[in-house]
Amino acid sequence: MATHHGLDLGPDRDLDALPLRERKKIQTGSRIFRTAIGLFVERGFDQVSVAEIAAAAEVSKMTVFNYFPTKEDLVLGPVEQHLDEPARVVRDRAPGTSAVTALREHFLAALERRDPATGLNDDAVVLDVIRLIHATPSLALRATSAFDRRAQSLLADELRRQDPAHDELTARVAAAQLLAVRLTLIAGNHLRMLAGERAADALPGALDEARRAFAVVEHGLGTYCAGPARPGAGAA
Amino acid sequence: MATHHGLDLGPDRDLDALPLRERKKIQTGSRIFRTAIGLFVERGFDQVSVAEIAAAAEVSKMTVFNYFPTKEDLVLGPVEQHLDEPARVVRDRAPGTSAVTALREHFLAALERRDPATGLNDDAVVLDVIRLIHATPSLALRATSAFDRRAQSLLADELRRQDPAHDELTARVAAAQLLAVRLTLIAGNHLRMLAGERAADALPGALDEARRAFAVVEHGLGTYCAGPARPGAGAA
DNA sequence: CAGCAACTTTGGACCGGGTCAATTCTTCAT
DNA sequence: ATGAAGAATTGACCCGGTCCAAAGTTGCTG
Repeated sequence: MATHHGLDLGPDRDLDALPLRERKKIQTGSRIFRTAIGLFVERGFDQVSVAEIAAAAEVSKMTVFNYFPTKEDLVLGPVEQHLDEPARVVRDRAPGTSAVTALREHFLAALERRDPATGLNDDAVVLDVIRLIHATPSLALRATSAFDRRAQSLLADELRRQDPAHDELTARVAAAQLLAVRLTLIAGNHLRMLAGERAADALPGALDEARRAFAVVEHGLGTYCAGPARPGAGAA
Repeated sequence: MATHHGLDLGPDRDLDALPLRERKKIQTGSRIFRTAIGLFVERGFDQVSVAEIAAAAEVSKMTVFNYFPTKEDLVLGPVEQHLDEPARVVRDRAPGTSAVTALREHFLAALERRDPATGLNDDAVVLDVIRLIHATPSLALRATSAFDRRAQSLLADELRRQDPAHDELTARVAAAQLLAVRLTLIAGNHLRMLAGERAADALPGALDEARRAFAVVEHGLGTYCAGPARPGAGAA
């Protein structure tokens, strides 16, 4: 997954052997991306116009749109490359493993390796992007919803495909729940990182949260919150 | 909830006794709304410019934005007035009732009375709006996500407030799940309506789906979809 | 090395959504 | 009636995004 966006910062890995044209293209894309993020971090997403980005990166406005379909993609492009992951994980899981288990284990493993997709990553650029998303309503909207809608449809299809004996409703509900819990965990991790916690320190807590959250999906809410605000009525 | 948007079509109910200025305002708002929906239905949301709506409603473009913050609000404004409902239902429920039960019963009751918020309503105008939302990506995005994000935060706060003994994680996960299942059911009902089914005929099926979906939230997915695509491995 | 073909880049014109300062009109107190 | 207060309204403007023809690069080929 070595995109030119540079979120996985291997700036110039194997591109020395490429034709000059391709190389230039990658450089230009990377320059636009870095320039844009820099300006966004400095003054805020909405306070920077595409024209400014173009000028700062020494290209024309049109060229910016040539590399990134929309202004938002300058920030969200890298993030949205993982949309098909949940569906893939379910598809490729070992026989006899439930969907919940497969997704839980995958998420726990991703946490261990500090995958940016889990939100548990304190790399400087990643943090910049997270901060931007949280500070900009339109970005936050797209980061959660588009994510969710598309991924949900893919996952529901996969669940339905795998087990045609089940009805469609259950597949849709299951997909919605599994992705909802995933998104909740990611949001929680984002908050830890934004609070300044180091990823390594936050790992144990994040793992614990993930296990408990998936357990809720697996065993249900039951009679959660059975009594409204009656003192001393707490229960598990 | 008698807004001037006119989704509940009482065009001129009790506004004869109002000061002239207010009356004119309501008339103008209603005229803009009806004109816009008409044009949208006729040619599609993206194919109608705000300038056209303004011209057709005999006002200036700026006036349209005065009544509706954005073009999307012309369609979604009425829909998004129910964002705090789930949190309210949980807050006002009878003692000893679990959150799941409260929301399930509320949703079932809303289905019975064909509340548009459940998606199970075949009124002409409501259907127009549903069709528009489904046919326009940007509207679909906002209808689901913004909806969800805001409502989710409210519900999580309410759950946390009611039972401080529980941890925040569970509250957030519970809110996410409860709203995810709600949204899934609404989407399902929308599909029935778009397929041309009559609301009255679809009611029994919708009730059944709602009961089963909430049961999943209550009791969990368990080992749902335990085996990947092994023929004859279906289980409940 | 010349030159052709394919592809980028560019500038500019244009469109639609959304904002702002200023203008016009209704309302109301004197 | 009349003048001040304040709201509704407006036209001018900005920004994101698209389209087009023209100019510039690169890479291949004779």
